[in-house]
Amino acid sequence: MYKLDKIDKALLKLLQENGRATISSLSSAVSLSMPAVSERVKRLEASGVIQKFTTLLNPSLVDKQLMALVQIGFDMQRHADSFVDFVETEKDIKECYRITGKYEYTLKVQTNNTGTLAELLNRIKAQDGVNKTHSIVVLSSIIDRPSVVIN
Amino acid sequence: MYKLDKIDKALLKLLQENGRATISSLSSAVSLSMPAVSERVKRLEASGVIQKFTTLLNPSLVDKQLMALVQIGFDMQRHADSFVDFVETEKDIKECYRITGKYEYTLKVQTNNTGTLAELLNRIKAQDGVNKTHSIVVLSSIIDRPSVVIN
DNA sequence: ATTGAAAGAGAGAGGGA
DNA sequence: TCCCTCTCTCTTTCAAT
Repeated sequence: MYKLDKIDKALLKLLQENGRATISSLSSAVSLSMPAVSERVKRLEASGVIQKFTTLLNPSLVDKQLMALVQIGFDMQRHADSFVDFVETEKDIKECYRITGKYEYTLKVQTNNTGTLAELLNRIKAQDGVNKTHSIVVLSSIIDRPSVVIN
Repeated sequence: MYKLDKIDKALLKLLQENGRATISSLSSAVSLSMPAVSERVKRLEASGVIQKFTTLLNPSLVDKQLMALVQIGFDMQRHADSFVDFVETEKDIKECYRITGKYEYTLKVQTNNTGTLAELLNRIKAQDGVNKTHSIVVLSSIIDRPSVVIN
């Protein structure tokens, strides 16, 4: 695990809050010169601590009003690779985790409406190895924050 | 819903891929002058289509190796407000959704280890209104992408 | 939406604790 | 190793069109 000092942690916190913070603003925030900050940010990227800089959109403003969680029973004896490939190609699937418990996978889906959800469920059920699904519709999002608080 | 033209969609796609893309690189990518691109990005921010620019970290490199999903049975007759406040203060809770089905809420938790998960579960169970919980441990993350593909 | 000038930010060299 | 200053270059912003 990459060793983070206080300044690295401060930079990561600032960059999580504003991914477009300029090097110069970061540099005054942590009281270091710009080249020093620039080097640190590059190192954090190169080491993989920073996965990527991105932009979060408001799903309901880009016509993705319906969120659902889909639990999937899967016969792990076979075909897991093709299922992974399938999940990658479905752009409305935002998260896919292999889980413990009664089901093998859980998906988080962000789609347009119940119609597009139904179509996606049909495609999921048509996958080799999928033997049952359980859909849970999200009524409202209480919190949704990708940020990580570093100890 | 905010009306997005082709250029807005192209800018959003580029900014999701690289949240620190410079105005000048965006401007050559969409063949528009820099002030025009700058104006568009500002409008997308002001209108809320862009929620925020952020930096995604690798959770396992910042000592958050354990992900779990916690489903919560909750007596909705009472105390939902204090539960929401509680969830906000727990920094290891990354997502909280009100859901349909047997449970009322589901949480996505990203924490250090089974010990910190157990402590968090104790705090959750101590909340007024919580009448049952069901924990699912995430064995592996197949995909996890916040990006939205715009139609 | 564009152009062009001024201001600001970033990259790299060289050197010091 | 980590940091600083200086300088040069690139980027961004603003005003006028």
